[in-house]
Amino acid sequence: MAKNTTIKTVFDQVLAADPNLPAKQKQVLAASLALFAAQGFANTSTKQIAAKAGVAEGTVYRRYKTKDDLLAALIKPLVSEVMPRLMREFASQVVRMPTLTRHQFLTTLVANRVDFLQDNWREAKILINEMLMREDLRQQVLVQAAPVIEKNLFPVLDRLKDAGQLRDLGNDVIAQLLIGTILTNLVRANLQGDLHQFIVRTPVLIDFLDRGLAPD
Amino acid sequence: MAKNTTIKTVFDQVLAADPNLPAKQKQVLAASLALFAAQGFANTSTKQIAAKAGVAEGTVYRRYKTKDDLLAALIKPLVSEVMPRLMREFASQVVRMPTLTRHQFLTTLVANRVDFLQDNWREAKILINEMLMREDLRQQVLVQAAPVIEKNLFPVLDRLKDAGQLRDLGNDVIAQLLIGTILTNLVRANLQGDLHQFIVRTPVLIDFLDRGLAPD
DNA sequence: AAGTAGTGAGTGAGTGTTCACTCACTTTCA
DNA sequence: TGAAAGTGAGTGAACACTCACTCACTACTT
Repeated sequence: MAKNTTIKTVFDQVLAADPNLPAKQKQVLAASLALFAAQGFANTSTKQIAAKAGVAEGTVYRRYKTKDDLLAALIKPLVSEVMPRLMREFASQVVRMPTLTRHQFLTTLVANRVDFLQDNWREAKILINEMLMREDLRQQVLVQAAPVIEKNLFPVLDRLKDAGQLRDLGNDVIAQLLIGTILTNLVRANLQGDLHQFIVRTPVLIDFLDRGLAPD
Repeated sequence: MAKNTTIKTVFDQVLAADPNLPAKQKQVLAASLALFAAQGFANTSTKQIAAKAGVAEGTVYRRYKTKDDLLAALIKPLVSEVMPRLMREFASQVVRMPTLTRHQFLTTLVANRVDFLQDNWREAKILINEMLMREDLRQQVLVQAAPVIEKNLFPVLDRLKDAGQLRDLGNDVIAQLLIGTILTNLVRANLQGDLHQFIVRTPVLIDFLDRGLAPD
């Protein structure tokens, strides 16, 4: 359970696997991710990016025509590579269990996702912020994220329903309730900076979901 | 239930009630709220604000030393005046009911807050965005919002607990679960721009909360 | 009542700075 | 040796913010 899969490390792996991208371009992307996560997209200048990447400002613009293009180039692999990989990790964990109870499922899900998001709160903020402000990015992310959830989470939900462990609600509704409950907890913990409370509270979360999703 | 209390109208009332603030300064605040809501704080220039307010750019800076000060001056009454007023509205609605069931409570809460947030999504985005990015603002908002929730929501929760309608969880935990479930639904609906699905889904939300919060 | 001084909101051209972005040029490497 | 990668001084636009000034209005003086 002590996973070291952070967005940053997985992102670095994805970059390293691309042979067509020169080293300095990878440094530009890595520096952008770090700076956007730390101070936000609008508050980061291309000069800062170049400095952090140890590269001239012109290098930033060789591959990406505008600063917006650079953001898009960051978010695309984040959604198309990083997120699916982490989702598959969870799915494979659950699939291995011979008999799956609702409680087992919830425990695995909450533990898995809470840890992950906790480690990647800064990067997740980029997504939240920019999705709120930019219609185009919002569409891009949603279109790419939807099939990932459908492929990895929905089959598990179906399996639970078949076993009589889950109420017969639409899979998208169940996903929303799960994600919402977990995400809210994370957001609250991060806004308050109150990590102790945060950890203590997870059994309560699981219990709440357990009751709310139990069949009649 | 067909409330016309939007943030904008309540905000205008609050401004109108302040006799010490000159008319043009009120125009500056109103224009800022509209522009920040439409395009975000970072993407709005003081020149745009002055133009929209029908005022010289210097006027913007007479009362507010920096653009950040202007944002703070906007958010302060939003949290200290507008939010409490809307909270009290809900509380008084519930208090009037002679016998309060969990289901009644949830129905009132969900209907009340869903309508309100739906009408004020654009303004709410300012808060979400800036709270994510700015530590100081985050603290300011949380410190002011907490007592409002404690005074208006917590007594109702206590009443429900006394009537054996609610599980014996911490009030803050219950509040988190309620707010989280409702907010997630709103966010999802707004991100997808899918209003029909959104309305159809509220009974499911109420049912989920009903089961999750029912005593043993 | 007429003149004078004081006050503070409002003005908008102006300031220095920073920004995203360009391009003529050099370096790297297949 | 040619093409791709990298460079960094340079550019115009846009930015947040300033300041010397006007003007309407009030209050005090004669």
